[in-house]
Amino acid sequence: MPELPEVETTRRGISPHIVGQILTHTVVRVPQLRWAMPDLQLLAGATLTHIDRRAKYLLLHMQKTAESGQMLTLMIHLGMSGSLRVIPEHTPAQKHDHVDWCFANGQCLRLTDPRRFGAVFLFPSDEVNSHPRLAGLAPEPLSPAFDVAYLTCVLKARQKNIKACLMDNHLVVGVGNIYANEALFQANIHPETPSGLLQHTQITRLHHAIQSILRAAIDAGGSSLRDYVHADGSLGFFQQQYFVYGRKNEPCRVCKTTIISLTQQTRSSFFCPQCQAQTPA
DNA sequence: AAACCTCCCTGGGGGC
DNA sequence: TGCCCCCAGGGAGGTT
Repeated sequence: MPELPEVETTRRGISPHIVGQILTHTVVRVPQLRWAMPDLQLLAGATLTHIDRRAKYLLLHMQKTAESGQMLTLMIHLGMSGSLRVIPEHTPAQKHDHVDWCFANGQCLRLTDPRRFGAVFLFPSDEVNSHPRLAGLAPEPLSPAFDVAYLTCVLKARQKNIKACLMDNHLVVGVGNIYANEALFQANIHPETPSGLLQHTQITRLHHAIQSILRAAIDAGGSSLRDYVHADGSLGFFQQQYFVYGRKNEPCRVCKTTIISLTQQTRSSFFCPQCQAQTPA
C-alpha cells in the first residue's frame, strides 16, 4: 500500500506533467471514498502552482485567479490501494477510476482506488497548518526535526510497545506496517519491546533504520501492494527486498532462523527471534 | 492524556 | 471448478 515513499514517488511522478497548468474541469464518478467528496467544481479555472507532501498526504496548491490570489489546497490521501496517474483526457475509465482532474494541456490526473480507503479534501490554503488532519502529526521523518533526540524524547515518554509507537502518527509519520516491521528488523529490536526500555544505542539504530529504509524505498521508486502503480503506470518493485514482512515461516535472510508472526494492536508483526531477540527485563 | 479497540471497503487467496 | 469466508491496510473516532 502507499506508504511515504510511494506518496513521494507519486508526487515526483505527476508534478512535471500538471504543475503550472489550468484545471478546466473535474469528473467525479463516486459520491464518496472514505468521506463525502468536497465540491471539486470550485477548482474550475484554477492554476496548479505546486504539489507538496505531508506524511502520506499530497497537497495540490491551486490559485483560483491571478487577480484575487486566492489559494485553495486539494489534499489527497491514497489510503491503502489508491494511486494517481497522469493520462490523456478521454482515456476510458476502468471500474475503480473514481476522479479525474482535467487540465488545459489535455492531461488528466486520475485517482484510482479499489478499496476506497482514500480521501479527498478541499480547503483554503492558509488553513493547511491548522487543518485537523495535519495539525497533530509528528515531524517529517526525513527532516532535521526528526533527530535521535526527538525520537528518544517521545519513546521514553510512552508506555506501549515500540511497534505501536512506530505506527502512531503523533510520534512518527509515513511509516506503515510494512516499513515498521522492516525498520525493527534492521535495528535488531523485538517488536514487543516497551519503548521506554530501549537503550540509547537501540534508538540510534532505529532512527537510522527508519531513515535509510524510507530513503532506499524512495530511490527504488516506492514499494507496493500488487495493485500499486507508479505515476507513469509501471509497477513498483521494492517489495522484492523485504526481510521480514509477509515472510512468516520462511528463513531469515541473515541467520536462517524461522520468521515468526504475531498480532499487535490488530496489526500483523513479523520478526526474526534470533536477530531481534527480546530485550532482557 | 494515553492506550486500545472497532470500523470503513474491496479483491485476493485459502479452504472445502 | 466454484463459492464462501477471512484477511489486509491507515487512521478517525469511540471507549476505557
